[in-house]
Amino acid sequence: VEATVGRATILHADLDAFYASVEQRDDPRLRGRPVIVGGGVVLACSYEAKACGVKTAMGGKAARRLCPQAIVVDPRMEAYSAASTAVFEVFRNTTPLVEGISIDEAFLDVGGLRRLVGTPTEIAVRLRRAVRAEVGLPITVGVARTKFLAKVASAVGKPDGLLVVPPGAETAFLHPLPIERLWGVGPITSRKLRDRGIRTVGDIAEIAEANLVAMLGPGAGRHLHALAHNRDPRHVTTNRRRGSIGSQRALGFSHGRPRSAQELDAVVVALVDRVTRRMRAADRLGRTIVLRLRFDDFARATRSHTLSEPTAHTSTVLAAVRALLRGVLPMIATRGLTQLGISVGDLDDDGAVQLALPFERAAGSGLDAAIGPALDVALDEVRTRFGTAAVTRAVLLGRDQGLSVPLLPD
DNA sequence: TCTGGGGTCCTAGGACCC
DNA sequence: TCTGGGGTCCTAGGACCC
Repeated sequence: VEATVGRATILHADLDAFYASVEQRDDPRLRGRPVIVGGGVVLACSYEAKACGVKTAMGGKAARRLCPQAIVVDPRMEAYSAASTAVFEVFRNTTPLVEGISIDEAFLDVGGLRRLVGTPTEIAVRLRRAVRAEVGLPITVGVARTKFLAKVASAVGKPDGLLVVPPGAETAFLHPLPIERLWGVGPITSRKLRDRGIRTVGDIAEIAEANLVAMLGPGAGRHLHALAHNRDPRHVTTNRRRGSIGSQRALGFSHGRPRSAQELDAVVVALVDRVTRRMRAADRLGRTIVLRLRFDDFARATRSHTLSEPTAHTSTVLAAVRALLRGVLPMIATRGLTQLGISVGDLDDDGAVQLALPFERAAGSGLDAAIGPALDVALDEVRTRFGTAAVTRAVLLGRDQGLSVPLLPD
């Protein structure tokens, strides 16, 4: 552990203008031209469109006004998923320590790879080349000692860049940056701080933690204090699982016309169906059902209910959502409704129990020889704990590689 | 800028438990 | 009749991220 302290070994790899880059890759006519993905709101835009002032999440009308020559294309989610899978392949071929953050970015810890394949910078150079060659997409990589710094570095290095922050240069890099570069400073926090004349990360670093806590609350205050002082102890972790699965739908403005009960129920049925399908496909069960509303004035409200037992059954979830919906019908009638969503949280694995058992491998002996006895021990342990009849299926899980090998038939 | 769809984490109060 | 100190779980809302 000592040996890794003080070395910049964390990579933050972030695809540039991801959806728009996939569109430009797949349609040569779009290359070099401003591209906007998504009509209603901008889901992504190419750097040519960004040059006109177009930004992600901007309204479509405003975007077309800023950039009339832009080509607007409908999103093709399957193409983006496939591209993401291919890019994550490249990541995992680089190091098993990959932590996905979203469809288009991940942290990679390459600390253990120095002797084998080179310095983090060399690895980052090769990674960028490989993504370009194998998937055909531009990617920016930030390299630093902590996750947070690596993330800031990739943001500053964009587009199609590589930015390394050596340990000795961290504060000089960090402190002049505007506060909005900090992970966790959004519009609200930004305003609160700017109203007090705080503009740069360095300004935050000069404020006592207690004062930041007084301004922003204990969570955000301590968090920003730590980041501004370049403290971020988080490790790169694999196998992070989702805590909730949800779906929502925009309905358009109701313009005072009340939505009929059948209309709302049809939306709810479709949402529940989608979500429970996805849960079953992922072998996940959930207990907390959340109904999310957005009104004509774009204010939000949520209502939730926690079931006694986790489930992924369509009818159980639907009944809970319908009960929640009945409680808010008066609100919807007076305030109008533009968006309706549900999500199911508190996700569990579908009845699965994981055991992590260490095993030893004698010098000179093969992996198979060591694993066999270890598996017998694991199965015995599961059977004594839960009863032989309760165990209907068992799989061997590889910790880092997503390996999943059946040990018992269903 | 007038608005998509998917998430995460934090806060705060109330009910309840020992 | 008054009252510690520790905790969990649930609900609702807010801020933020991509």
